[in-house]
Amino acid sequence: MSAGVDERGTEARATIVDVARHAGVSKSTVSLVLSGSSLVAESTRTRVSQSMSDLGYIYHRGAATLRGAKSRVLGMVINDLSNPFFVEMAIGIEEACQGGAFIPFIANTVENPVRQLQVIRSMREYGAAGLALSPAIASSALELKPLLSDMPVVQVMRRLPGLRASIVAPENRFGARKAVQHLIGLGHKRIAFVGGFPAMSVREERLAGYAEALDEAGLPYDPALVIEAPINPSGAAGVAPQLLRSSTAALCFNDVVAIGLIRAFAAAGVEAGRDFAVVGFDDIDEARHIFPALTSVAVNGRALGARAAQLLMRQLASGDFAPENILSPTTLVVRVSCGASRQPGVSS
Amino acid sequence: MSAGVDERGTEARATIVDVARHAGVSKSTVSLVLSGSSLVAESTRTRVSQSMSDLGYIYHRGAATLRGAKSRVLGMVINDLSNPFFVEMAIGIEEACQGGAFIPFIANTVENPVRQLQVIRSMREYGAAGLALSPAIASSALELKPLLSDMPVVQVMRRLPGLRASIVAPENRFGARKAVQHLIGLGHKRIAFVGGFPAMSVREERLAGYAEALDEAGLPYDPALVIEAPINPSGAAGVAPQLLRSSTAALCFNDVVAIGLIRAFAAAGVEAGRDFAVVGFDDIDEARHIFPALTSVAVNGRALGARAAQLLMRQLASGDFAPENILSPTTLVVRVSCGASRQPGVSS
DNA sequence: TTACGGAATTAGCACGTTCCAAAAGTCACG
DNA sequence: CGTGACTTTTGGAACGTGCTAATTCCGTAA
Repeated sequence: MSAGVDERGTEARATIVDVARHAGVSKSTVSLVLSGSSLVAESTRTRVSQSMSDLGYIYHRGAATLRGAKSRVLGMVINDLSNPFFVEMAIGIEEACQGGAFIPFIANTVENPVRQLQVIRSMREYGAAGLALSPAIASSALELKPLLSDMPVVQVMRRLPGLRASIVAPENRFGARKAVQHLIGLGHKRIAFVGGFPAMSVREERLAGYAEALDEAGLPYDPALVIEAPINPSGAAGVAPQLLRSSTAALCFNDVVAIGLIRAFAAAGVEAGRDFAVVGFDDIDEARHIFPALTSVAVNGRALGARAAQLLMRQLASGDFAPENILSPTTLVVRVSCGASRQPGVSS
Repeated sequence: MSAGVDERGTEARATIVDVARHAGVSKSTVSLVLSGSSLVAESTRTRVSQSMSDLGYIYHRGAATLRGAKSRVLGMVINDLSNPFFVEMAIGIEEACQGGAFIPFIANTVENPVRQLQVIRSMREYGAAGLALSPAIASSALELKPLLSDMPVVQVMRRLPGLRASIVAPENRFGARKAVQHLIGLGHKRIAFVGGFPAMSVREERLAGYAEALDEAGLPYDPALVIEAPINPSGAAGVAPQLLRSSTAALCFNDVVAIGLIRAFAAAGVEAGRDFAVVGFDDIDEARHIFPALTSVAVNGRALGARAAQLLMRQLASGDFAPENILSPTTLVVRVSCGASRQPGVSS
């Protein structure tokens, strides 16, 4: 009776009390119907349900969480949705949530720590039950820490040193080592590592694997071959000439860098796999399709995201938020860009 | 005094009252500080702020909206984040929100109407102020309608017939017409339209432009040349043989279909632009990079998203939710895949 | 008849915030 | 010292829901 105006107006949204009045019961009964309690008689349940749809009732979750009910929202804070790898990861998280009756909300921080702070704060303010976080590059664990207390947090893919939170990440070091071993096996002596900047956890791990493989093979670790560059196609293009001068092969920080590099090479008449060996990391969809097809260390972002979500949901169910570390396996997928079917170029 | 336990515990989150007590003021004053009111003395403001960070206070937006405050959350309901075009659109919305002090939350419906319903319901329950909606394919306006009353809703890209909500969309018909005119200008007589299914609004519009251009040129509209297919690479691959038999050129529903087609052709030894003319729609980033480079009707998803967000924020500011329609221009970007530099093949 | 027990329903407080009206404090002026 | 004007602070009633404990209803056994 208090709701039902058809055109837009100031008509307040129907509340549980309106529904109760409309159905001729108390608000407690309506609350029981909402929570699916078996206490309420079948006839009452249908009558109340009817009233709810008659009035266009919408549950007010703010009021509910206020009273102490648990929220079913998982926040996903992703650093860069324009990188297909992170999109895959987000989709993996979403898929896993569907099974567990959680609703994931995504926010894109665009690698901006300030925005990341805003976004996490918002998610907490709105009562998210847990967080899957892929931290922006220059994040400060100190700033984040107070925002993340008393809620389960899983860091996916990237890890932030000072943060006491679970980690779900690929075996970066192992994967990088395998990739460099492969290049060494093809006869390369001067192998570069391209992309990213110091203090990025993923880069450090991959770089460690790179160094390990060199060391195993008795090759020197030459800092001049470790080349920093922004994680985007033009960043890669910018260091292409330098690479050609200094080395015959490169392990790239990730596929975005590798693909940027292959394209920059192509524009200069250099063909990856024939004139220069390129290996990527992540194995995004495009790696399979680019010419020449990109050899890459496969991570399976979807599975990674799914594991993170499962861990989060398990922690929420048990109430035990003690940090756990999960390492997800990586495998080298050999295609064309590493020149596996050829010998490395003779020109030094 | 009630907060401050370091390890995880049952310690309740600090409330505005705790802060007030800690700072030696009333909760009303703290509330004023939170809202940035100029009423409160500078010295008091700093003292209260200090108490807030001392106690690790987190604003409880649920309680606030309960009392009647406006929410600053915009919901983005996106049908398919694995399509780069929609990712671009989402990023456009996000960018626009940053200027307007709104926080966008993304949800991915994976083209699943049931999930879409859940997601929209959740967003309403959590008090989203407005919605940017790119409806899933088989959405029902009837089911959606009651969920969307009394809140500004903008349909981006796609439109759902029965829905009374604003629309921000590209000039699909015009763009498709230009594309087909271009193909006709190159001498093609048998031009197919590939991808999507009936009842998809975007397809209907693009198909209308296709038909218009044929009609203008006096070419017959042959239903056998309008080929349905799922909007993904393998869907396109499935109809490639049929296309080769029936036509010499194709306008694809979008770039995802076009790229799938080009790859399927390549696998069969058919080169787009030389043996068969392919034109896409949307002009996603990959269109520029695939071989041969894809001729496509550019939409600029980022700008489209930005316009949608701006419209939404304007409506929220004014309180006037009357539906508006915004058409965003499209332009044909000619590259290689349409064979602009060659004549169409002589083989019928 | 009363007593009992289980099923179904309800009253009412609590949650953390905002907002209104009102109170208290401060200052200058006559 | 009283008055008025202005600045700053405060008490308390909402807001919509969940939960606990209490109440009613109904049928059956003593």
